[in-house]
Amino acid sequence: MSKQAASLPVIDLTADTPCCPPLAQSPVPAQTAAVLAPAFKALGDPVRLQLMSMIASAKSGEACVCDLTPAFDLTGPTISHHLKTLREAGLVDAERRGTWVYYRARPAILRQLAGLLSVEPAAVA
Amino acid sequence: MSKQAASLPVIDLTADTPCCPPLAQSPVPAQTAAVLAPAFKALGDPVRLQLMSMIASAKSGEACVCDLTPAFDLTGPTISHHLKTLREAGLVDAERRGTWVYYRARPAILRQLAGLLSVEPAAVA
DNA sequence: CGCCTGTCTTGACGTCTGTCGAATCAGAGA
DNA sequence: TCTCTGATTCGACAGACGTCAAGACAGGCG
Repeated sequence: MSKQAASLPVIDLTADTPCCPPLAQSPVPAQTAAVLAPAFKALGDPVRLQLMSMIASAKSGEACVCDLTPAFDLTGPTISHHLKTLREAGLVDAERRGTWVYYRARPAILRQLAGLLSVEPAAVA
Repeated sequence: MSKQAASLPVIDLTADTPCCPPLAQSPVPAQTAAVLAPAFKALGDPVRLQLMSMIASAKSGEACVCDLTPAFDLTGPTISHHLKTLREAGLVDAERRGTWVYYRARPAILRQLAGLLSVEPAAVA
């Protein structure tokens, strides 16, 4: 029985402020779940989880496809497909610079997900 | 996926101490990704994300299936299937007490996931 | 200009996932 | 004991997902 209004998601995943309290504090509304679940699903593949980590932990803040692909026993198109999935989930951002394409992480949505999973009340400060 | 390799001696998802540094700090090894990705995948469905939240935020620490099912427009077997998925991912624990079955969250693995996603606020200018 | 390197897109295939209806199992109560 | 309620399991189906091979596109260099 979701009494959520018919209006579309007002949840801004790019915001730096948490969109919602921790998952263990109050039940997430259906609308919020529908918005955040795809992000978790994008991280639900070992390859994408590693890709996300390699991009997010890159010292320069961005990672080249030419550097990501050889780290796996997968073909180029497959890696590209996974990167597209991460991009469509809003987890990373892509930019073509010359021959190579660079991927950069989006810390904001990562913070949203971490905040949702956090067990300790982070809002107390 | 039901055949979790019995050889994951290194990573203990039930431990309270973080198994690994944040995803944005250093690349996660393949083995760690293989162990944690199923947990993210389990949260990658809106219904399961809500179920997980309803269980984790229950005041008594546990939630009865009879209380979870009517919250969705889904049949009992479907809810049961999702709960099984959460259980096999190690996110919740089930216990039958009399007529009803109660589900309880496992904060440890939730902490693992949150720690992996955590981003230092200072990292953003 | 033409070739070469490097990446993305398309199409296809097998497998997994989400959902339901029907059947089965576990306890409680009369 | 028998029956009734509640939860899971089984069988089946449409749809989505992960993977690859082949082709198309963008940019650099001789």
